[in-house]
This record gives sequence, structure tokens and C-alpha cells, in this order.
Amino acid sequence: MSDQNRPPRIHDVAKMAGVSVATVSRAMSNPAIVSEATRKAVEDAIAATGYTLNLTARNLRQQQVGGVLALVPNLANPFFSQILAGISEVLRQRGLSLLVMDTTSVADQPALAALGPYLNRSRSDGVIVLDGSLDPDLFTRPGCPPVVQACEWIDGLDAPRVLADNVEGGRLAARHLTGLGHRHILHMTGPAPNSLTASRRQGFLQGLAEAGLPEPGPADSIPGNFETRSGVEAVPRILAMDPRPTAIFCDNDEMAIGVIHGLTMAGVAVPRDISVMGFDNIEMSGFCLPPLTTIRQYRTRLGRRAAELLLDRMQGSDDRRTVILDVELMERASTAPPPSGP
Amino acid sequence: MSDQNRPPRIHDVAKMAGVSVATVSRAMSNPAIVSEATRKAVEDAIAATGYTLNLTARNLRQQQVGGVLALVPNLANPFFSQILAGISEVLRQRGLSLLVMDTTSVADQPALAALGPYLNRSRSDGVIVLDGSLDPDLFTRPGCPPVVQACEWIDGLDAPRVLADNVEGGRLAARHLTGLGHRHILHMTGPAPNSLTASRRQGFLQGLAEAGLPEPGPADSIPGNFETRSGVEAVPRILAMDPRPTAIFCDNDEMAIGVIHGLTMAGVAVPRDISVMGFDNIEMSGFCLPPLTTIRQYRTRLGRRAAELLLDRMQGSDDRRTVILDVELMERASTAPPPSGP
DNA sequence: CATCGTGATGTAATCGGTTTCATCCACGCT
DNA sequence: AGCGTGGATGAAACCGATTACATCACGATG
Repeated sequence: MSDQNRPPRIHDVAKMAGVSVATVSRAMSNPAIVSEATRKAVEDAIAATGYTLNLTARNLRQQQVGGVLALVPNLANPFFSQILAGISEVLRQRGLSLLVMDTTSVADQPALAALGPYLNRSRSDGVIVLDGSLDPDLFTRPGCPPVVQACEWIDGLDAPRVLADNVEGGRLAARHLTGLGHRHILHMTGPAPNSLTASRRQGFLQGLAEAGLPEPGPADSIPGNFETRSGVEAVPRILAMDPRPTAIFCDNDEMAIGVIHGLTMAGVAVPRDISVMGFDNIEMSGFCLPPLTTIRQYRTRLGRRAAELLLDRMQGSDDRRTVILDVELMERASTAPPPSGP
Repeated sequence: MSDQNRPPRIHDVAKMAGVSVATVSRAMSNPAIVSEATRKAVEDAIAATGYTLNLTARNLRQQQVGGVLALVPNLANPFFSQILAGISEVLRQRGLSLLVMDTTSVADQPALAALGPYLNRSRSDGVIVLDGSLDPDLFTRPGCPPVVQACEWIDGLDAPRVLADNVEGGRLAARHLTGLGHRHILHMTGPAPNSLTASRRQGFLQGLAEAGLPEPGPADSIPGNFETRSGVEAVPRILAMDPRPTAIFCDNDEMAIGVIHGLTMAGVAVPRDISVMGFDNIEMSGFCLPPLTTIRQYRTRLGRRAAELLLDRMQGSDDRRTVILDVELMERASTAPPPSGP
């Protein structure tokens, strides 16, 4: 015995099958071009030795990594993990690995120093960016693998985008609330530079205009940061407003749940006194109290689509199209007509 | 120019610096053993060429992959993504990649066929298993990299474990509810074969016994599957019980939120009529209504610890110890003394 | 019968680093 | 002067696959 218990290599399989290593390689990757008898012999030898391919060796020779990197703003946020699930599904079918990196964990460091080394063809074959706050220049440096943007996007980055129809979502929200009779609606937005914030706002304003409402002033919106806590913390300011809004449209469900929490704690009933709606339709929004009216986006589908687009690009496609996915109004119990008169 | 715009290789750096490739390699990986002047020359040449290391080549030579695989039962579940965040943090510091694989996406296929190829030294340098429902034999096959179990665990798998103190958590829950005066407490458990289910139940029973309550019968527990919906669906059965329990301890927060949702929809007030508590302290539990009393476990810390243990094992440590992390009672508003008499 | 094409296979180069081993040189000691 | 020592470096083997190219056998074709 010379093998010392080392894992078998293609050489060992070849010896046992009585063929060359090249033939073994061919029998595995392109069975059609070897003879029936040889293929059988190789298969038997593989089974007998318990051989498994060394992916690193194949990847080196084929000048690839065998994995795709997802840059996620916050891994602890369920919103993103469901997109990841979609990405993972598509990649697995193609035998590619999913690498994930949490960009918040490096937010304190300069992005180039922290992320730069990862945006390299030797680290991944492609990148899916879910964080719209990154510097576009990161992705245009030489050696950066193909990039696709999903969910959020980066201004000035010329790479395919897969997005929910955020503008339409904002419009649907405005239409729903105005349809219920609301005339004074507060918009709790995401952080100002965020790409989602801008387009949801745009659709929302458009929807208000379509309903014949006057253009709202700056006092009719309040900024948040997409986290639940920021919704809670906005409540004192909301209650201090005069006149008090009869409805609040939040740019995501977490903030909406925070707002409802804060209002309820302050003795304001939702939706009796104030209606609240969110955006995203996270799992919890169907179960919180009251169940949240919101705009649904299809996250798993979004992840799948992004992965597919990336695979295309990795195969040389130069398609820079933006894919927009439908959204849908989920009408639940957190919205109702405004209280009738004082 | 001969380089045709190809990315520079170590050879190009060596030529520019006027040294051999071996020296460049040494200057990068072990600067102490090259002379000051040489190091400087190499650094300059690297900067001038824009050279970046080809990790695949290094990994091939060093017989490693440079990545760790996390097997997650459900990527879309925020509970796990926060553990991932902790794992990711530790790995990044060591320059390792985090690979993730969603085990639910292959749940329909035989585990060995679907997961087997991934549990191989050529796919990862180590594995962190977060799914307690997998077959232990998957991880004892030859060629499987070192394994650490986190959060859940697999009976019969002799690998280090990093767990929250689930038994103590169950005890704390029982003590809290009995301390409020509850005598008839329903336990909504996780799925029967799950490792968490068993130990939380054990602690819970222990806590009841310490409070001097009789051993509960099978009618005093009801099985769920850790998903919110199963909590909602349990409610009709709960309301049909006679006598009706005055408190419900759920094995996780999602189910507790589902139960509260169902009870509230049925007109039963929480905690006035029935107290409900959960386990895990997910983000949302502080914001749902009423805010959920629960047992806190430190998920980021758990992920970090698991990653550290895995790194030890990868370096040859044979430490098979189980690490138990503290839990803590988070007293919020979903529990109260039982209603006083009929 | 000579030639050519084709299918199956082997030989060896190749991917881009790391690491062993040998070499060389300067220096200190006897 | 001779010799050993150790630091710095280079040449070449090596990691384990893929694949370009060469070879060979065999059957078809003119």
C-alpha cells in the first residue's frame, strides 16, 4: 500500500480502471466522448476507490472559483436572507457555491480596504450586490468579476438590476390610503440616500397627485432607517403634529411595526385613530397585531432572477437590462377609513 | 507588451522587482525572512503591477479551500441569519470565506445524494451544522472536513457543540409562570425529534416540579413546528381545552406570536385571559403586541463561538467539548398573573 | 490497395502559486 | 587561512485536475 490513507486522486482511478487520467477526466465531465466499456470501467473504479474530484484543482485549471459572492447589508435582517434563499437555489443547480459577506460588519472601515480584496476574480466568479450604499467605483476596478444588483441599487453603477417595482408600490400605497378617504398622510421614509427611499417616495407622490391631493410639504414626511426602532422613536414626533395625520405609510414593514408599537403604547389605536401601512410583506406582517396592510414583493423570486442574470453575465452576456418585478397590495387590518370628524 | 491585458501573475511581479517568484511569495506570506530592500522592491512591484494573489492556486498547493460551509435549515429564518452574522465575523478576520447552504432546499431529495458532495474537503475546510435533523452518518464519511454543531445538534454525532442553555431556559420559563401564580400551563413544543424540543421540555418539567406542581400529562403539551403558522393553528385546540390553560409556554417566539395572533383574533386577551411566553428573543418579540416575555439567547455570540471552535478543530485540536451559553429571562408584557377565579 | 476521416485514447503542457532543497555569500571563530 | 554558521535567495518540484495535441486502429472511399 502506498496510498497512506490519502484521499484517492484521479491518478489512482486511472490506474485501477486501466486507462489514462485524461480518459477518467473525460468520462466524468463529458461521458459521451468515451466508449461505453471505458465509461463503465471508470465508474466502477470511482466507486471502488471512493474518489471525489478536487474542485480546487479543476477551478485553477479552468480559471474560475466556483462560487458567487453576495454582498448583504445586514445578514441578521430576514428581508435579505429570503433573497439569499432564492439565489442559493439557482446556484446550487449549477454546482456553484454561495459565498456571503455582511457589509455592515465592515462598515467602520474604508470600503475599499475591507471589500476590495473580495471583489476579485480569484475570490468569486460573480457578485450580487444587495447593498445600495456602496461606492460604485468598487465594482469598476480591474479584476472585479461580473456584478448584478438586486433589490437595492447603486447610482452610477452600470450593471444589471433586479428590482421590485418600488414606484408602483408607492403608488399602490397612496391609492389605497386615499381610497379609504385619507387626506393627510404621513410618509415615513428610509434613509435619504437609499435607492429604495427615492423610488417609493416618487410613486407615493404620484399616487397622491392622481388622487387630486396637493403636493405634500416637507413636514409630511419623516425619515427613518428601515429599522423597527426608528419607527418606535418617530412616534412622539408624530403625535406632536398638528394637525395629526390620519394615516402613515412606512417604507418598510419593520418601521411600520415599530410605529404601531409606539402608537399603541401611547394609547392611540390602529387603525381606529391612525392607519398604518408598510412595504415588503415580511413574514411577520401577517401575524402582528393588527395584521399589517403592506406592499408585497417577491423576495425569493427576486433572488432567483438576480442569480440567473448573473450566470448570464458570467457567460459573457452583455445584457445590462433592468428587470422589474411586480408588487401587490396586501390589504390587512392596519388600515381603515379615517376617524369621522373631530 | 506581452501581457495582453491579462491580470498580472507572481511571475510579472518577480520580473519587475528583479527577484525570483519564490522571493515574491515569501515577501508576501512571511515578510520577516526577506531582506528589507527586497521587501520594499517587491511591495513597489506589486503596487506598480496591481497584482493580486490567485487564491485558487494557493489553496491548491496548500491543500485547503479557504472557506467554511454553514448548513442552515432555513435561510429565510431570521433566527439563523443572526448566527451566520457571528460566524461571518470570525471567519472574515481569518481571511476565510463563508459558504452557506440551505438544507430545506434539498429536503425533498435523499440527504446523502444532495449534501454528500458538499461534505468534502475539496468543498470546504470545515462545516458548521445548524440543522439538527440531518443524518449523523453524513459527517462521518471519509473525506468530510471537521464539523461543529451550533444551536441544534444531532444525536450520535461526536463533534463539538455550541448551544444555548436550553434546559435552563425551560426552567426559567416554568419558574416565571409558576411565580406569577399559574398552575395550569400548556407547553407548545417544537417538532418531536428536534434536539431543542427535548431539552427545553426537560428544563420546563424540572421547573414545574421545583414549583411543586404535579407532573403534567400528555394533554398539557401540544406539538408545533417552530413556524408562526403552527402557533395560529394550535389556537382552536387550545380554546377547546377544558379546563383551559391560564398560560402557554412556546418553544420559540414565532409560535408564541402565532398563538397570540390566534387568541387575539378569537377575542381572548393576552395576557389578561391567557399569558403567553416564547423562547429565543428574536428582534420582533420586543415590538409585537403585547411585547413578548421570552428567554433570550445570544445568537451572534453563539455563531462566533462556533466559528472559533471550528477553527481550533481545523488546526488539529481534538477538543470535543460542548459549550453552553447562558440564557436570560426577558420579562415583557405578554405574561401576567392568571385571571382571578371564574 | 492507398488514403483519408473519425472515434477513442494517451502524453504532456498547463493553471499560479508554495515550499523543499541547494547555493551562495558574509561573517566570526580558532 | 580555514572552516563552520546562518541569512537570503533561486531553481525546480509540487498541488490535482483539464485539455491541446499526437497517436493509433479501423472502416469507408476512390
